[in-house]
Amino acid sequence: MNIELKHLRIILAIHESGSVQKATEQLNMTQSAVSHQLRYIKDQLGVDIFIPETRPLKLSAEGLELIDAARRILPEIEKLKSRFIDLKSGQTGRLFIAIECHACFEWLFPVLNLLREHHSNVDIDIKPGLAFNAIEALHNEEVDLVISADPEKLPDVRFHELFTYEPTFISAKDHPLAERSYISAGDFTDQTVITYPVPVERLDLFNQLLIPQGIEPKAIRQIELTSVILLLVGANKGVSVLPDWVLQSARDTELLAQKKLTKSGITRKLYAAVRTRDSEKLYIETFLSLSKDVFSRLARPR
Amino acid sequence: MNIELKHLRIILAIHESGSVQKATEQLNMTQSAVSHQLRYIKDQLGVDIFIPETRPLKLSAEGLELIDAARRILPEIEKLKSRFIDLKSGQTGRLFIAIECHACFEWLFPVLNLLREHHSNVDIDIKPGLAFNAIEALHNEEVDLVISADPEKLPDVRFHELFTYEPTFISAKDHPLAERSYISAGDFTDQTVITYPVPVERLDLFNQLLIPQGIEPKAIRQIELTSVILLLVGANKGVSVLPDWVLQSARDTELLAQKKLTKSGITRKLYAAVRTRDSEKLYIETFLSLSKDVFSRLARPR
DNA sequence: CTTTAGTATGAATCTAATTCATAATTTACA
DNA sequence: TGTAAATTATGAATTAGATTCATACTAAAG
Repeated sequence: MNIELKHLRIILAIHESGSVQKATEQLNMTQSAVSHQLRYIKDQLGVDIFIPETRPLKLSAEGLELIDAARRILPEIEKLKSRFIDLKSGQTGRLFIAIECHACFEWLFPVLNLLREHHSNVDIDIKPGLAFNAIEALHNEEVDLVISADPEKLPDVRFHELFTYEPTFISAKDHPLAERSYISAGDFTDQTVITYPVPVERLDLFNQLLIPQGIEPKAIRQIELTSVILLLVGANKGVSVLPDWVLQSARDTELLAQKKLTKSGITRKLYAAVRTRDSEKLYIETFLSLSKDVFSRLARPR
Repeated sequence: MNIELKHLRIILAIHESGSVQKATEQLNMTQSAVSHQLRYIKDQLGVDIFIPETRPLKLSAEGLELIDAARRILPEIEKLKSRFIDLKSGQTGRLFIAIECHACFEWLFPVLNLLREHHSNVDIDIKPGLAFNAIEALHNEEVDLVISADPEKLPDVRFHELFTYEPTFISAKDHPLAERSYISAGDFTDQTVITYPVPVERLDLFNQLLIPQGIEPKAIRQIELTSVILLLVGANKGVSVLPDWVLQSARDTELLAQKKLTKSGITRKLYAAVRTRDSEKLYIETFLSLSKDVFSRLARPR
């Protein structure tokens, strides 16, 4: 026995319009095509859907059962269709984010809160534990967006530039290095460095400066919270390197000295990596513009 | 955008079996056909259902939405199918009955009560007010079964014989006609006849005897209840003609004389008329056999 | 009883699905 | 890091299915 959605639509149209003749317009079919289909439906179901020898056709008791079913099933299909129209356009969907950059929580949270206001139908979340192989997770569809400072040339992934920042050295104002006009790699050999608790190769200080020059600091101390790092540095328990915008937006920076790294300073860019085919989804675009907004507000010193 | 049940089945089978390859068996399709269909589905929906470049294929977030929909919709279709299998076989359905024979309530009620026990899924009811054009109502599907004593040769209707009965004259034992060995049409000219409240042409006495012979009784008095008719006849308020089995099953017949009509007696048959295509439905067959059972029990004098 | 509106049917045509053969990819395993 | 095995994709040919056209049929209306 074969029942198709088409059949339900035909029966429903005939019932609601009152005759095959009228249903043909609504269905965009010729009278003949409808008639052939009715014959097929009857053969499939094995019962008369219409009372024979009545004109216009009247549904039999069995036919009314079909109407009930059609009225349950067809709206589900329509719902599914409009769901996919929304998914495609980005009216709705899923935005799981992996962040390679630990400090980014600072601006990401407000961005996501704003994004939720704009797109209440999008499932927004940050997926932890993927920082290492974030781009692979993007490819696997474990996540839909990766915050990264290391763009790659990949066929299916597009890196959208978010903003530029400068990893900046900080120490206590009475620290010996606070006298310098800039800080070099060699200056770290006898320093305790306070960092976020992530592998060192993911920290700007290390991957941009120390590792290339083969230098290791005296000690590394890992701290989760930015405010605690600032506190410890201010108390001369060590030095640190943080993005300039973290320092600009933080309170209680009076005790700290800020210095650029190397004579010319280090410049880094943050990117949002998304799958190419998701690029023009509405909520992705909203995410990008909100990120720039929020960042520029954070970075503005108060 | 076009979504077919077939598509939902394909996506579901792939998801549940884990790969296109395995799904092919379950779907009875070749790998190639499935692959072509997947391409079509993707084009229709406008989004990737599977994560590209994975083998075996893995569903994308969008694909999982399809799975959800499939799990809601496909069981509805299956339910509809089995509903129609039941409807066709008569496991379930509707049995609306029209009765042309007023006395038939006597045995019909117990039959329907028994039938409800056997077929709890059948919607059983007696439709009043159709006695006149009952066969037309059968044709229109207003009712599904007609109790009739007048079989016709119709292409789409089958008359199943239920049982034979004899319309029998009754009077009070001290009534003058109680002396006769049988009653003739002419005997009614000076009698008050007590009948059910239906048009006279539908009464055996009239359509079998009086109308053919052009005879009218002195008076007609119409009474709804059989027991009241018996009471009035016993009290010599008139005479009546009732089916033999009504008299055999009735109490309080000691005051009554029963006589056959005409020298040889009149023999009538009751039929259950159903649409030919409903004939082999289970609950119709059960109705027929239950009717015969109940009748034979009623007709057996106590 | 004839007309008319509505439905059914058969053959031809057109459309869409499937198959077959084979290519292209990915994965697993040495 | 190749190489074989497994899996999916593709194009052309085939086949099955749906639709149209022309026309026959039938119930209902006048």
